[in-house]
Amino acid sequence: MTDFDSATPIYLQLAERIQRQIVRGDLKPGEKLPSVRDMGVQSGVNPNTVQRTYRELEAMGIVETRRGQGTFVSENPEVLQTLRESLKRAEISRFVEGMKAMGFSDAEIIAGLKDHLTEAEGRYEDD
Amino acid sequence: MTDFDSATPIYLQLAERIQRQIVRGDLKPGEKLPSVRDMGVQSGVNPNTVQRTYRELEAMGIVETRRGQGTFVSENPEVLQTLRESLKRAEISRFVEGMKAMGFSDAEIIAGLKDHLTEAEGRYEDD
Amino acid sequence: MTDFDSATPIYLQLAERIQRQIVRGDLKPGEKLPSVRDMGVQSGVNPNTVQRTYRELEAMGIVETRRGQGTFVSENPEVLQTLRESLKRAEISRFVEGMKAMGFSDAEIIAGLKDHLTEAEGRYEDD
Amino acid sequence: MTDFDSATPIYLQLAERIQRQIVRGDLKPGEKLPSVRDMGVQSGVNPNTVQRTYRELEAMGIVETRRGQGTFVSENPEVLQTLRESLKRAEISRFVEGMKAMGFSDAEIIAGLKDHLTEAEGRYEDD
DNA sequence: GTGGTCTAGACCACA
DNA sequence: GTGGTCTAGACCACC
Repeated sequence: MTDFDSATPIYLQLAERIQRQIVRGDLKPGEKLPSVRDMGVQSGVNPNTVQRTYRELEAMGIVETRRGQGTFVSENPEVLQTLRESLKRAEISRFVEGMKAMGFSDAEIIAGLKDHLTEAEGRYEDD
Repeated sequence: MTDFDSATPIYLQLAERIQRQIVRGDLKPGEKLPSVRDMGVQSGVNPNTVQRTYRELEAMGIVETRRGQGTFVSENPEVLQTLRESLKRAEISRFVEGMKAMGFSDAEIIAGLKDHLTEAEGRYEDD
Repeated sequence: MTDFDSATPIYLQLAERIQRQIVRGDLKPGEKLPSVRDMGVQSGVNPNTVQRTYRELEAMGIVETRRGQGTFVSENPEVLQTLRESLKRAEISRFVEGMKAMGFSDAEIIAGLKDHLTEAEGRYEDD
Repeated sequence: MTDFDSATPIYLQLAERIQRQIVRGDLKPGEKLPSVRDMGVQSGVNPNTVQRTYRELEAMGIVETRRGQGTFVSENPEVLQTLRESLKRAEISRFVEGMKAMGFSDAEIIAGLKDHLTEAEGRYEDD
């Protein structure tokens, strides 16, 4: 699950994965993350690297660490809302970039997306 | 660039990469692909694996191999058109799946996409 | 110059020392800091620890790092102004805390300070 | 708590610390100081160094040693009053020196101090 | 147990 | 050269 050959450092990959888990609801506000050691084992990564990830997430306000107790998902609902928006933008941005790189126009992207959603699950009302 | 840990086999990863290059225009109709040996070196992959990739692409009608000459991108415009459509669907499908997994609704996805395209590069006319 | 027994971690001690050098003007805006390796030797500290310091200073906006070139004092005058104010407060806060701990009242502190400044260098106009 | 790398000798550092404890009231007039051995253990310092400290404090009239009984804080109120003043001056002097070294003017120091005291605990009446 | 710091030494990317 | 990442392993502080 972790790409050691990627250009983006492992600690950021891990951070993003955790962010997704939070947005997805797999990690709920107030919930404890695995200890740096456990997460290290799970991810096949050095505990120091996990700690770097947790530190980064804490700097973003997404997570709070309590000495001797562990690292916990922030309970601030605003943070979660912001995170959700941020991930949405990131994902869309990545998608559009990829499509453009393959030569698809804005119109094709939108049309293709609508087709996909319509086929998959019935009606979709346009604005 | 190749993910050895991924669930999808390497030869299919390679195939998809080549398909993108074709759709993108990096590889033009009639153009010769690198030899299996060269492609193997470029991709850090075993030539046998490259061979398997080329065979797969040929079965899809996307490339043609000519004994003693090499492997060439098909010049059949229909094939290319189909490929383009196929990649578009695949990419959109992957994108939507990811967004849904993070809990985004159809409406959010469409709205977010439109916002992105509008912000990024001026006007966008809806259908 | 570095206190290895202090409760505050080395990387923060180093950060504070650098902040003082900047406020003092020993390090001017745009000036290059020593490389992490050099600073490590100078401070008798591991380069990784120096890097942690630089990273922290960068997160505070006090310093900018350019890959392959080095780490430089920010040229943003606002940042410097803020830093100056911040250090002033910190120093005063520490001083007052110490004085209070020794049982001195607000009045004694102010009066003592005024006496000191007056003795040392002539007149001082009160508001 | 003792800085072995400092320029000022350990026995003076210890002396100053004890002086603060007296001014703060942690050590009351007439109270017995720990034996040189105990103080050595507490401070992680050689008993001879503690001996030197006690001798110095006695020379300043701050403590009295009674053969076979131990070392006691002086009960002379004048001595304590002097000590208090002396520590106040020393602390202020150190503070001002530091602020000046960072380029702060007399006016800034006074104003900053008043701000701090006012913010921290309500009203403060000027002279 | 938990996280936090520090080191030594490796390898990479950028220039 | 520069900074950036990662590891392995140590020791500390808090609970």
